Amino acid sequence: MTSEPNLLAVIQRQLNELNKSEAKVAQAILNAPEEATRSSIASLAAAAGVSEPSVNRFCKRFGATGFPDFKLQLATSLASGVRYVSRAVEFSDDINTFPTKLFDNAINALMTAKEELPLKAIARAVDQIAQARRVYFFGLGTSAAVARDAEHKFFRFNVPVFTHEDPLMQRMLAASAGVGDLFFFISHTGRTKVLVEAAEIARQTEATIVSLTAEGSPLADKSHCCINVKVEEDTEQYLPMTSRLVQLVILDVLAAGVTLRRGEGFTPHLARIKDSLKDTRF
Amino acid sequence: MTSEPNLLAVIQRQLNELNKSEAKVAQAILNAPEEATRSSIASLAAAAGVSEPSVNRFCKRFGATGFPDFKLQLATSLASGVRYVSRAVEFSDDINTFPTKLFDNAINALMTAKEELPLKAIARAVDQIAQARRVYFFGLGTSAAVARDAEHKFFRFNVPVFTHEDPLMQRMLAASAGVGDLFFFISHTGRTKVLVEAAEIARQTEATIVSLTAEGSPLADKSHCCINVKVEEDTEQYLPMTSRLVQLVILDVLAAGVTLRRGEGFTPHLARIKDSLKDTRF
DNA sequence: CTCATTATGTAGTAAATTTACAAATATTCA
DNA sequence: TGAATATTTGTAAATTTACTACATAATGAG
Repeated sequence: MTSEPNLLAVIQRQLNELNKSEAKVAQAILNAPEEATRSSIASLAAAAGVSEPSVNRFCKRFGATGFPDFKLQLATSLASGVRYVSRAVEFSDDINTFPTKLFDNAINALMTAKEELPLKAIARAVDQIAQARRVYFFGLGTSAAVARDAEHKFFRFNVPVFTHEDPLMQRMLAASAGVGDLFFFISHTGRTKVLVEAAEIARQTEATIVSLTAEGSPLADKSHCCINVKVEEDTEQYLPMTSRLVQLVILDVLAAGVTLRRGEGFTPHLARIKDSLKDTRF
Repeated sequence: MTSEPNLLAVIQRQLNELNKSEAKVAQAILNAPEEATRSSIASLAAAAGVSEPSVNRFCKRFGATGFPDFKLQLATSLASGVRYVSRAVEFSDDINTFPTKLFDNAINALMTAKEELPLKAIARAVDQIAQARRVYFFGLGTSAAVARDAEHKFFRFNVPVFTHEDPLMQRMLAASAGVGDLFFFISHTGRTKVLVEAAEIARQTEATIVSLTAEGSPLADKSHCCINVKVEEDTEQYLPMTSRLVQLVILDVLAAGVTLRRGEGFTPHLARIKDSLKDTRF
């Protein structure tokens, strides 16, 4: 019995895979989650326009032992404070509503990502980074900032780390790669031509290619190891938002993994790096 | 129907004022609260050694309409408390535990930040950014990556945006500032000398200084508007982690705020920018 | 010690949930 | 297409759960 951190998000995500009456139940719950926790199975069934056993089956499908157990999980999940499945900012929003929406969306994205972490790929990537003699983080656009963040994190491991936003530099570095070099590509879509091309070039060398991108994308195909990030970026939204947050936390995870791999004796080294900043502060 | 923030504490407090069988029920619930939320009235009565109506009366005494309602309140109360604990990664952790911990910490940081959003400062910053004729995002170290991310977001508003990681450039740009220039400083501690100095220099011009940093810090003191980010970065952790996530989401909030300010007519402009990327993808 | 008051339990009833099964709908493959 | 099969959905009965009314027991006051 896994207590779901965000049951609503899970329901929302599976909406298309449900059959008709289950979808009706899902919709009814998403429309009024708080009310659902207080309803009887009969009233919820009426609200959804289905029979009572359909509601019951719906509950079991989502891991509950029955309707009361489902209500419990739902209430627990709602109590965490993130009540809403991804909500788009609208022009009718004001200062009291849109900041909360954006935070909720961010939190939701992380919760969702947490539930389906590709642990095997992560473990593999940690292995490969730990063994690398040089690491390149390549991304473009928003992902360039993520790559930059990664650089600020991974240099601590005594491995030379490089970032470049210039596609030509990326190509040339990829071409000149050899054994021990690791190219870490970051891209939400995994379809950016110049980045995929750089990966292609790197692939023809002895270097290792790791990517943080969408499964099945051209970039993923070029990689020895792909860390799949499923984040449904609201396509109507014109500003990139949540996906990079997930990418950043995954990079945190990788960094932590490498730290653990280095072992306890490595801590003084990290401490020294931190201490080096002491005199730069008031 | 007031949803109690901590029902267990309320029960505990009233323990002496209860009569015998009610006290037995209270004790049973306090002993195993989670189990109580999953029990039927019959099993809880058995566990407490009282009759079912006694349990029911107990529930009503604590403001519930009945046993199911009480369980709901109890579950809600239990859920809200537990979640806000950040957990440090330890060397005994393995691939199954530390990724989850890091995600939990990230989620916690965002939830906490969401609770105490400085809305007034945010609204003010949105105002100032919307009016600016030029915006500089300055940060160092990890915050440089955040600044870079901000650049990738705010250029969309038809305002020239600049980022520089070079402290000398930051100083010189600050010195040459004038009316309509906005300097946006990003720093977790707000105590980085060179950054504070750049802010100091900028402050002597007609430019506006906005900072995303700790309240009361030297950097905050130099700012016209300070967006306070309270994130307790685990100081034992040698890798910077959660604070930048909050910074990023706050920058998202600011960007959304400016978008709303620009009005609905601005959407085509954002759409055009997005469309411009079409041909770069497979 | 008796009466009044409060506390607790019993038994019955109503409600809610679940199960078993049948009808309806969709899907597959000749 | 249309029969065969699988899946989905609903009906009705069984079971579990919660509540109410009332009776009995315990407590306390005079």
